[in-house]
Amino acid sequence: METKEISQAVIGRLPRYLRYLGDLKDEGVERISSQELSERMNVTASQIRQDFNNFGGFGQQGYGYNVAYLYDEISKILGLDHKYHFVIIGAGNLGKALGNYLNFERRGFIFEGIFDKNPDLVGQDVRGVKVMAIEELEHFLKENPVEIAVLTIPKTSAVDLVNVLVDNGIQAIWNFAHVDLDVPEGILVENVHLSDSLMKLSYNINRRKAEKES
Amino acid sequence: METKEISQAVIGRLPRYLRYLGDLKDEGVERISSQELSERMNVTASQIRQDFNNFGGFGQQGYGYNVAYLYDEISKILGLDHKYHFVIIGAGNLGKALGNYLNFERRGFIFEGIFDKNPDLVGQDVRGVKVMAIEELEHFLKENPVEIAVLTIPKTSAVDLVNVLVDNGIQAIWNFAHVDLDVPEGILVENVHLSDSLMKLSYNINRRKAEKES
DNA sequence: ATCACTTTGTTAAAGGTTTGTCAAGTCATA
DNA sequence: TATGACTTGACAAACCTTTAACAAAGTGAT
Repeated sequence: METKEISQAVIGRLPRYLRYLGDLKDEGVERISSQELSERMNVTASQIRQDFNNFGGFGQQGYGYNVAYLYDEISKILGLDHKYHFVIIGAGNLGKALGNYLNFERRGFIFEGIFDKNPDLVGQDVRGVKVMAIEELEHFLKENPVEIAVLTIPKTSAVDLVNVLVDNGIQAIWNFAHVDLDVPEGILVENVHLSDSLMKLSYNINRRKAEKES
Repeated sequence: METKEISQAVIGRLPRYLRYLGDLKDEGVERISSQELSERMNVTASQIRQDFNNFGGFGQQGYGYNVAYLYDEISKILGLDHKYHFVIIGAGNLGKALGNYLNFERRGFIFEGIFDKNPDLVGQDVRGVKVMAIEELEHFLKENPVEIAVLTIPKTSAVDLVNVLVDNGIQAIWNFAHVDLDVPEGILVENVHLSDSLMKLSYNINRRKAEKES
């Protein structure tokens, strides 16, 4: 009942903590202080303590944090102790890349199906799953429990598809289409706008160049 | 000479403005007020005015902003009036997906080469460019002007490769490997950590579920 | 059991970002 | 040309995030 609303700034840092803690576990490190972790990660120790404290104190004075325990706790916070089922819409190279990415499976994200409207792609194999025609999507969603849809299709198709998805039980959309999706209240969207990321890079290249010249 | 350091929060929003302005241009809209744009984009009008003002006033009282002019100005700020040359390291599905993405070309990002260490992939065609062996990379970079390297390879290979890249003139790295790269001062890195993005989604699915149950 | 040392959790201050407000400039119309 | 409606740019206030500082609690050597 104690929902004190963690900021997305904090949530956004958790996966990185998890990555470093995983590395530490692999190295056989059992405990770590915020100070030591801060040096590895290039952030302030204060921020680390503050972040972890949002969830109520995983450490111990004079000792620091237990790596394995902290790793497990952050995993739970991120919901990685659950299983999620996802389908990919769009079997181009990007869709295939995501279907083939084994690390998602390790984190509990289970690849259930992949769809495309191009008949030439239908029947192709992506990690043991056959590409299905987009017409089969609705039926498939009704028959199989799927929480997440991954959209790797052009923007117009993406917008048209949203209703089919939410009407058939999809709760969250991982959106690679270059458009802001308009979804009903309660449906989650996480955008990955690759060209936005590339433009940020281009801005910074340019700015650095301008600085040098001045 | 007047470098008043724009915050990355603002820069991060510019690509989205550009997207909406492009749509407006396509719709034939000539001018728009911050109020109207804010309704379309679901942000405050105040933020829009503040953001644009970082670069010194593109609008006019009583009129609003000229869509085409604003579009061009933001393009310039993002450095999209320049050409950049990039190579992709890693010719798996993700590397191929990025090589095939025509929109990058439209924005001035020119696909020059793609490399892989897997001999089975060498010689394959990605949008008219043949996959080269990773051993050829160094020579290629010395012969061709390339500013950006796109890394779509596993993390250990990525870390090992950084020195080769920066020693041969690469200025910026668009990093899809799941690791924080340690680069010399002055080299830019833009990370795209897909699994981090997926974990954020998983956190939010979970949180929403917890809220419903309470 | 004590003591010097370590390190957290917490609070407060500093720094940044976003939003609200309004004077001043522009447009459209009579 | 005068007027009313509109809209920006600028400033201030509100809000949020990060950093600094330190008391309290635990560790570990003797």
